[in-house]
Amino acid sequence: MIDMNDVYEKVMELAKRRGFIWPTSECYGSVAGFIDYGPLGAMMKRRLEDIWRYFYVIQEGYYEIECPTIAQEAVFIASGHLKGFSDKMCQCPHCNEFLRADHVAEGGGIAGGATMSNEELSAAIASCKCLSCGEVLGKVEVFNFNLMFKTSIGPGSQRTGYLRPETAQGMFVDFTRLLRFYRDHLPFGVVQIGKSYRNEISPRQGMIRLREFTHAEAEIFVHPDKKDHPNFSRYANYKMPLFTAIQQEKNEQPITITMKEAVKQGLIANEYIAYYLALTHDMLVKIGIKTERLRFRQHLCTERAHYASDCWDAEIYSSRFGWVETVGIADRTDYDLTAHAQHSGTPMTVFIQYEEPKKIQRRRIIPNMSVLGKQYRTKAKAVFDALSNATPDVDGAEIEVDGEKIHIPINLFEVRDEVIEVRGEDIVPHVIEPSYGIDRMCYAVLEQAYDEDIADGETRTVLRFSPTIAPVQVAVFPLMNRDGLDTIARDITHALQKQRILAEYDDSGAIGRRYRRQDEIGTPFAITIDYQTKEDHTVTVRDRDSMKQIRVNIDRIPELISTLLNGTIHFSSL
RNA sequence: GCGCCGAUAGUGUAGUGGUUAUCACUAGGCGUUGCCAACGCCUAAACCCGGGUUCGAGUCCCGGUCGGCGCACCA
Repeated sequence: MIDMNDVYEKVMELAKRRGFIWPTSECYGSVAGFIDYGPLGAMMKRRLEDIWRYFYVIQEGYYEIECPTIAQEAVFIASGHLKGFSDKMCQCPHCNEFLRADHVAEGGGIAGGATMSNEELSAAIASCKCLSCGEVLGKVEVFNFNLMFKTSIGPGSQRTGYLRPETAQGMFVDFTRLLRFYRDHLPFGVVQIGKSYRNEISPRQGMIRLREFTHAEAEIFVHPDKKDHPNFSRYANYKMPLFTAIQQEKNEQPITITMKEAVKQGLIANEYIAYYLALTHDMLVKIGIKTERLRFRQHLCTERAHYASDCWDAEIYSSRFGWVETVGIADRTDYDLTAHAQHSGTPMTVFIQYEEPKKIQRRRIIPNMSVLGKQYRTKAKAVFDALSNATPDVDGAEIEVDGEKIHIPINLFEVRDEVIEVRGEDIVPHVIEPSYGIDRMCYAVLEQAYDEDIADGETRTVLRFSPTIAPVQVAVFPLMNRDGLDTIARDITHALQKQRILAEYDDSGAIGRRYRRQDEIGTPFAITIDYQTKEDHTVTVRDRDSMKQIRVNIDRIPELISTLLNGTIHFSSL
């Protein structure tokens, strides 16, 4: 066992040295909040994303789209990011500390600071004390600090653009196109994997809080009254630890319970949320997260966004950082579509046909346009409108236009009682949003894979990656770099590559050193060609974790390695 | 952003203001080696950046950058 306290240092040192993660533009001194994925890191991240794609695109059938990382200002005005994603801040002139201006106001007994204008707030807090050093602030400037990166589109800064703080907005604004693509019916889902940007005040904790990060989000558009997932049975009996709001408030431990039961008891708002909680658990286990380091925490009402009706975080336990929020699963209701419909003027609704057309009794008042039009001329439109809402008696109708009471005789309009058929209604779908921080998943995978054991009296460093995400999938070694062993090894390498397997050939140095090198980067299997190979056409396959070997006929190698990699069979069963 | 601490080959490190900057591992080459970091020979490789003090700075001072911790901030 290894001392878990310094795993972070050890795994980051290894990650840097072996080409998983590097500080960005290191020769110019790096920039906090940005990282480079090296050759092995990029490969591993790609495999992780592909597992994500397997779940959402293949299994769920939600197609992936790709929107720009820069969007025009209007998008973020509508989404609320321009307002809501910024804080009013000020700087204490005495200690230079940056402070939330509304927090300062609150500390001075002034409520509602967040809704004041900057000038008002500046005046309000002049008499307040600095929350850091306690001095009276005096006259300070209040300014907005927005977490979005701002840029200009085109020459002359004609148009303001922002780097997206989430991929979600691109999918919302494409709603009408998507609806058409999915042939006008609910539910449907769409996903996007890409970079998102947040100008964090203080990025720290390595890969945990980045200014540019990879976001994998799914937006599932559902009928507001039908939040039962059509494939709920897949995860209905799935059990996992839920840290509900109730448990958190009562200081209790998470409870392990099936999804079906959790929905039934009202702990989870609906089947959709429950389904994606379970799917997320399923996926995180597949990429190698240990179940005991996984829990799902429900947001308390106080921390939930005002529009979300239920929200959960998948949290992964890090020996360095504690419970880290890695995935957020929220029911965003109709907030986003309503906002974009309002601001853009494009209706974002779905026409839902009733099973049976509804017959509705309706009274229509049809004015005699030719007479009334001539009579009221410019007022005619207002008269028509007022008349259609009037309740006429036998003499006619009394209406009021611009404060003037008007009597319209019965012969100038017709009252028609009719039964009309309504075949359906326009509804604004609700959005279920699972949102994944890919970089945090990468870190969790690295941290949890890191291990040291003792082999032949020496410490062996090994990344115990799941075979599904290991960057290098198999290593091929000729025992000796001569006598034709190298040729056989190269042939096997090529045969593996033909099967789309990333195989690395290595003939340098002692065989033990080669095994260790691959152990350190988490390569799950190694094939060694020895002198017996020349006699009976067999090679050895070595398992990274147990260091055990079996002999296999060369012809079986590509297929065997494929099945070992995709988890169909385990080495221990061979 | 504030405060404290730190930064030396790819990695980890030693280094009283004074020769050519220490050591180990790693990496590359050659030899050796018949299954787990073996061995021999050889090679490559570093004082974060910018100022200042000094005859002389890896070392002292100031500023910056990056990293760690605490505070603050933060889906």
